[in-house]
Amino acid sequence: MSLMHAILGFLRRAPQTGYALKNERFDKSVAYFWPADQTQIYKTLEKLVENGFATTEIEIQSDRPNRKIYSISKSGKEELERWLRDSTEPAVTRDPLLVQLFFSDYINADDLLEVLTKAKSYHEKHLEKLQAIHINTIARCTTREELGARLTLELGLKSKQAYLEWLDQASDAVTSMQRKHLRAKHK
Amino acid sequence: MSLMHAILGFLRRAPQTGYALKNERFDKSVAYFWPADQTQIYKTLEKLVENGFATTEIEIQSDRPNRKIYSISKSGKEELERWLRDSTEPAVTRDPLLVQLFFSDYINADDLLEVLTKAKSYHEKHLEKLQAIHINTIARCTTREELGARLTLELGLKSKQAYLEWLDQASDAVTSMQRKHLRAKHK
DNA sequence: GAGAGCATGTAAGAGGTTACATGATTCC
DNA sequence: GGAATCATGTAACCTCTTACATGCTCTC
Repeated sequence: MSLMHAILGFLRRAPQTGYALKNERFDKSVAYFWPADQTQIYKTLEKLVENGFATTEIEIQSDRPNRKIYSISKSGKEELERWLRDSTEPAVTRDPLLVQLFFSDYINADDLLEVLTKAKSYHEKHLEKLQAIHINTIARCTTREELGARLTLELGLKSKQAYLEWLDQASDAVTSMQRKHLRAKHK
Repeated sequence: MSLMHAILGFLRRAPQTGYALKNERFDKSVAYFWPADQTQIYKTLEKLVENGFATTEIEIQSDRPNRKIYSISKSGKEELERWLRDSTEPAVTRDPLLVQLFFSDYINADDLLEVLTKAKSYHEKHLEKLQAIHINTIARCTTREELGARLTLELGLKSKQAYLEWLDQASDAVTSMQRKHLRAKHK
């Protein structure tokens, strides 16, 4: 289970709270290939403590809510390293747009083109975000830690670019088939 | 919920059983972008009947188990078309390999290279499968139905190729950083 | 005789999402 | 005065996976 190991990875970097894991770690990096929900993170942290992979201590704060700071344990480090070396869990993608496209013969071509256009603008915005992060990341990349972050980001960029190219191809293919059918009708 | 709509799509093509949906429809096409489990399909079919989107009748067979044949209803067709036009649900990808890579500074470079090599051979096999299907699909593509199938497959091909290129880049980057560190040590 | 194919289903659990509640502080 | 930030958590729900059970037929 990768969420568990992603959390172990972040705890290995530094002890921290569930809140920080969600807002400063997941949402700002791995969310692109492993989105995680707040509830899910808190639940998994409890499980890590149950399994002895992490420990927790409460920090009492006067002006803010108390915090539970989680730290990785020795067996947690072992488990993380084992998983990093051994795991061959396959990737899972679920893309509703492809389902729409697969059955798109039940709507007319113009409606389909609109669906594709909307998808394009959504993915373009996402690409811009990734590019912005990339500019700040690529410059200095001297450590293994930075390399890992850079490479995962670069797959994101590459996939996004491929997806956008494909969206254009798809729109073109739909348009040209539409023309063909119109010509056939007018004969 | 896309599984529901994917099933509606297949039922719209032809009335059929849960068994056929799993083995002849999902596993042979949309599984690449929307994998579906047998249990999940049976459950969703029941839900479709509850919601009035599908009807079912039992076909009694003497030599084989009886079959429940599901058909799409009028309101099911309407719901399918509405969803095909309106849905903007985002894609979700979860890729454990990227989590491994992101935290790969906790294992040594050689172990990481092995992880990347294994991933490469896995994705190469998958690409070959997709290419084999593509050859049989692309030749005749004259209807909207065939176009949808072809385009979804082509995204699969394109993404897979991008992924494989990236895997090579990643291996190269890891190797060259490894060399740099070795040189630094020997000084 | 073993295994694959046909066909349905139950039970249990893991993984993930949505909505809500609390309550102080800081910033606009 | 209202929104955002900090910080944790519960409850309910949806989605998905794993393991198992049944029982007949056909092929190797």
